[in-house]
Amino acid sequence: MAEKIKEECEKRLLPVRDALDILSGKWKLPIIVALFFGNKRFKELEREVKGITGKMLSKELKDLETNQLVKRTVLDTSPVAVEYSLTKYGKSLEKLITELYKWGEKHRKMIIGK
Amino acid sequence: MAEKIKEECEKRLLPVRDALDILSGKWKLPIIVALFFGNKRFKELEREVKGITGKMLSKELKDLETNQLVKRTVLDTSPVAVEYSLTKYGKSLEKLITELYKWGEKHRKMIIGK
DNA sequence: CAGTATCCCTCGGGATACTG
DNA sequence: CAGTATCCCGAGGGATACTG
Repeated sequence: MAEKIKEECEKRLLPVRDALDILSGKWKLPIIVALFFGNKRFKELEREVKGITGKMLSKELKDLETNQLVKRTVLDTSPVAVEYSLTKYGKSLEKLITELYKWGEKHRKMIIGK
Repeated sequence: MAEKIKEECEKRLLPVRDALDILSGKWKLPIIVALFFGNKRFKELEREVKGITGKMLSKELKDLETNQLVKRTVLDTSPVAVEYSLTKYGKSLEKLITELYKWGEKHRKMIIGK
């Protein structure tokens, strides 16, 4: 029956690893959080996601687009404007992000409270 | 008022970054998930967290101990046995992990369903 | 068993300059 | 504005051998 537990454990680990793969890296979740506050242009994101470089932002947005979490829309203005928004699928991360936020806040308080 | 949104966004980002810092890397969450299935010895963890090396496991466990998510207990058997368990604080990650699991599962289904 | 010590190498990610 | 192209560095992490 130790075997049973081990199998259960491994089954449980798989989806967690899958999620981690998609959301890995320093910037993906912060970008997504920013987009929860509304659609944004490239430069806006660059300003609001503190510390990110243009190159990283560009690369991460591509990854997120590939995984269908983010949608890229080119507006036919002049000069060109590009708008990034969360897809419905991207928005399905809301609960996860809320939990991440809540836990991070708790942790912060604990550290400061020391 | 665009200012307001921007500030809100930045405030929201901080705790998320904090949480990400603690939980960063390839192995921390998988180790924690494994420990949710019960206290485990070093070798058990090494077997159950597929792909991890001894060195990484050792290092990550130390980090988790430092951040008070995991407790290390030396049992006075011979040869020595060491048991790792989640602290109450570590267990407070349960909801977050559940969301991660649920989302990962959904994502997996979507990919396969294509 | 429960680790530590070394060596090594990939790759995530930063800085800077440039383009349509 | 919305990116690309280069160059470069250090940390994260793997393989292997060794220790109390």
